Amino acid sequence: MAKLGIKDIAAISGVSPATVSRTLRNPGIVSEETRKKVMKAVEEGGYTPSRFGANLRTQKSGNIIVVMPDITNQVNAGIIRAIERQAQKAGYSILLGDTQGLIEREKHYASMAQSGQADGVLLFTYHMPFNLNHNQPVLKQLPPIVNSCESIPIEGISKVMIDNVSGARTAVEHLLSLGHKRIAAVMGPTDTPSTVERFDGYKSALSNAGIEIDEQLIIRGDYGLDSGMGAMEQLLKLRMRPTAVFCFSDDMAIGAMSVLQENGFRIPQDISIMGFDDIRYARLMTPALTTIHQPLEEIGKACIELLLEQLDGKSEPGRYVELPFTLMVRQSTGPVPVDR
Amino acid sequence: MAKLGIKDIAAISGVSPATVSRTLRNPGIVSEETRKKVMKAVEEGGYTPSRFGANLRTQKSGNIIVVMPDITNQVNAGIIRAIERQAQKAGYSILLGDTQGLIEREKHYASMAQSGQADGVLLFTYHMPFNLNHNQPVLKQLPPIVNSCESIPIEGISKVMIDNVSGARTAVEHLLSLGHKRIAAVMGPTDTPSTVERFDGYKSALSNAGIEIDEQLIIRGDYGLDSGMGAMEQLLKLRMRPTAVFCFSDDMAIGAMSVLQENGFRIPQDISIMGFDDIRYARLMTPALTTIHQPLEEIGKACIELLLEQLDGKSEPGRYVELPFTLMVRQSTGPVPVDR
DNA sequence: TGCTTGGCTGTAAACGTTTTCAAATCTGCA
DNA sequence: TGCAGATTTGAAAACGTTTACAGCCAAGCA
Repeated sequence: MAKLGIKDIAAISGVSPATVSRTLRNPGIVSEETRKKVMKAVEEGGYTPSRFGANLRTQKSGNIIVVMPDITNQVNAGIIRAIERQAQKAGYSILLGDTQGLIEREKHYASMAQSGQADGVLLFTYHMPFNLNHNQPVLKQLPPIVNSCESIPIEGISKVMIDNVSGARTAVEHLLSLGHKRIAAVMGPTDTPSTVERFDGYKSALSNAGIEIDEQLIIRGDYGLDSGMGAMEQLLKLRMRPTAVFCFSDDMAIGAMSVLQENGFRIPQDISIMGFDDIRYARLMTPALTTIHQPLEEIGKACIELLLEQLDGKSEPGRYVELPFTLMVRQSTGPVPVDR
Repeated sequence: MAKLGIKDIAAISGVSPATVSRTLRNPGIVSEETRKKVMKAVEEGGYTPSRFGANLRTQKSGNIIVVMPDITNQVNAGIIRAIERQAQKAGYSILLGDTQGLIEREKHYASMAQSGQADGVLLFTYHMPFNLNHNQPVLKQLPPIVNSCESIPIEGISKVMIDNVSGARTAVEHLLSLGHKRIAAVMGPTDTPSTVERFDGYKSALSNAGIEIDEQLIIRGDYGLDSGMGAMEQLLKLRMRPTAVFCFSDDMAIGAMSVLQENGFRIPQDISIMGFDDIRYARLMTPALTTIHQPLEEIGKACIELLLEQLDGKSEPGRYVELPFTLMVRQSTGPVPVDR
């Protein structure tokens, strides 16, 4: 038996295809009697409406594409989980775009959106992968886009962010309040907006405290575990070691802690470690990692809400939502050692 | 200017829509001259073929749906990343189905596949979410399915697995070889095949060593961090504490380690901890976690390969691929304490 | 020259829905 | 009973491709 189409169901239940469609999409407008007939045929035939026809007719895919640099990262994973749940509630599916940092892959996903494979795009990377074709009225042509985590400097797309500058400043101020003066920064990739912003926060906190920046204490990382290890190794070689290290991600902080403990340093008695993100493992480290909490669930929710509003035409693009971070003081930070 | 369709491009370049389609899908069969004309029009018009029409015509969505219990889990995230990369190479997109353990969501994704929203399904959950409609010739109706991680007891679907029984046995044998006799097991959800299998391995290793199973040392967890903490707390209350704890996941092991260290126990001098999975954080714990390595990348690759072969009709369903695990001996396991 | 072959292209059908429009039926009220 | 309006239904068009089939033309060959 071949797969049944709407026409078959129509024939079986003795109505027109239009009525079958109505019964399924908008049961309220068909009579009780017809509805029963149709539903019976639908169930007995095991009919599932093909999405292809519907997509073509309505020009909607029911998909949202999420473009992320790395889904393996706890921050991204946490956000996309929230997104998926909310999207499903609203009847949308999530197309996963893991770019692994490659621009070409970002473009690939952008073109998927443009070919109708998705109705909207959630951008967590820091490039603008869409071809802003010069012949055309630019943004109007694009599907709705919401940008989060890494702020893309383009007018007219909605954003969901935390205040990275304040977040980093808060982190550093926490260390300053413990008496630290030599505070290292382990940064993410320096071409990411988040790193630039967090570095701004770091600098502003130090300058407010009248402390000059020591270039030796600024290390470039890539947000990953290994780069945290490498950074710490580098810092340990310094003649004048830092008394506290502010890592721009928890992963790097965890890497740093591991190197420190490997080398017999006590945290926080010898060196304080501060992270950023508050991934689920942070509180389980020994010592538990002091960090800046990002509200992943809320970020995901806000992203999808902004996008859905645009898809429903209820809202203009270009909106900006800022979510609060929280300083989580745990055991990996402590007073500056007295003997130094 | 409205969005251009294939007919517009055809008109602009003075050929038929068929030729435009051929130029894009199968450039080899059109003449050099036409190809140039068409490509020029395509580029100048910024034309991207709509997927809707193509999908309808070819009855293919170009999507693969991945059904997972929780994408936030490092194991799943690692696998899906590999899947996504391979799928994209083959021209497929990944639809993310994060079920959060809910059967209804699994069914939802199954029905998406049946309505043509995906050409194939990768199942990492442990239910069979498809309605095996009694009226119909069962499996033939379903899209190709590959099952991994949690083995679903259904004939005729392909599988990619590691040998959980041997993996767990290897883990326990490692502990036995260090002289441990009181070895606790912190299990996953007891209705998951992986937990059942690992528990089998645990029992078989102990029984081979002539050690009787102590029910007090068997704790039920859920593979998550918190359940590892809870399990450890429970074990610490015991009058006769275990000298080693085998956790069925790294997350639970990390939770257990945290509780242990919080309470002043030394690992492995007082208690040895063993995990399963080898997530990226395992080697960065202090002490580094001894565990069973799962080849996530290879699992993902194998899944997609099996599925693609079925989609291409090159291979029958029902194949079984087994991938090797590896014992990673690190610092969290050591000889049984002499003083006990 | 006439015929065949092969390369390239065009015509038109088909994929499976949704939705507009109009027609048919029913309801309630005068 | 007659009519306005509401409710329910059907016919048909449209969505944008791909592809089977047929046709055309040039080239090669006898």
